[in-house]
Amino acid sequence: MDMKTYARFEARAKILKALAHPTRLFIVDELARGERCVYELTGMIGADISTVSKHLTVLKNAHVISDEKRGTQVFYTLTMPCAARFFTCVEDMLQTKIREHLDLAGEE
Amino acid sequence: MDMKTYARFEARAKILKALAHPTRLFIVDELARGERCVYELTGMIGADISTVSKHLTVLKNAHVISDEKRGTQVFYTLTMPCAARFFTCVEDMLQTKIREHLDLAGEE
DNA sequence: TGCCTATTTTGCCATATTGCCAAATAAGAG
DNA sequence: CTCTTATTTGGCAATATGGCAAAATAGGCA
Repeated sequence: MDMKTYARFEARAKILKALAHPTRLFIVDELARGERCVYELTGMIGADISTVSKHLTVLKNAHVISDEKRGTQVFYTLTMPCAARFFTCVEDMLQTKIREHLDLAGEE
Repeated sequence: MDMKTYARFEARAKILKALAHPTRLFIVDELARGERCVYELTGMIGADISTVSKHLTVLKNAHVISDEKRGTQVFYTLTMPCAARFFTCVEDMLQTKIREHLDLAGEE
């Protein structure tokens, strides 16, 4: 695999890695409905606010979301309008997985 | 976030986590063209065969690929036909990212 | 059986991630 | 300037990940 090819897959992997956490997927799903501030998201998630803030930083670094400070609050929005369609894809994959492994219990 | 909701996002996250590595994305991309054995993939990737085998195990555990032993070789195939469409989604996200951050250098 | 080949597993180590707490920072109100 | 609210940062412990190399396993063949 040459450097250029590797770089291409690495760029994709970075986005996926940023999304590959239940809490961060929840955040993206929630932001798909509109902007939210850290405080609101924390209430919905039920973790420490510093933990939520760190997850938001991960998503921001991957340019999946962006922040805007208004007064004392920081509002986050999705920067990728295709995120909704993306979720449909992931759901499709999950459905495939479920269909093909109905006989297997919900392992790992 | 209630347990059921968490479980839903966790299931999605597991698939994304399995995919979130350059080498594993390369494998999925390659398998989209047809089945391949470990030896073939190792040659293309240029890493230790044990490393490639581990990546394949990760993808197999996430049910993204499946294996079939024929003779001394193990052939891997994509179990998720929607993987191609999935990649289109990721590419869309990348394009969005590139468009929205043309002014930023290729940071982090 | 014994040898060869293909693959997987295991051990080890370095590095990264996660989540909580506490401390630090930022902005508005008084 | 001080108090309060909102958020970020630093530190730390537990856990997970990635990669190489050595050992183990499995199949085919003489």
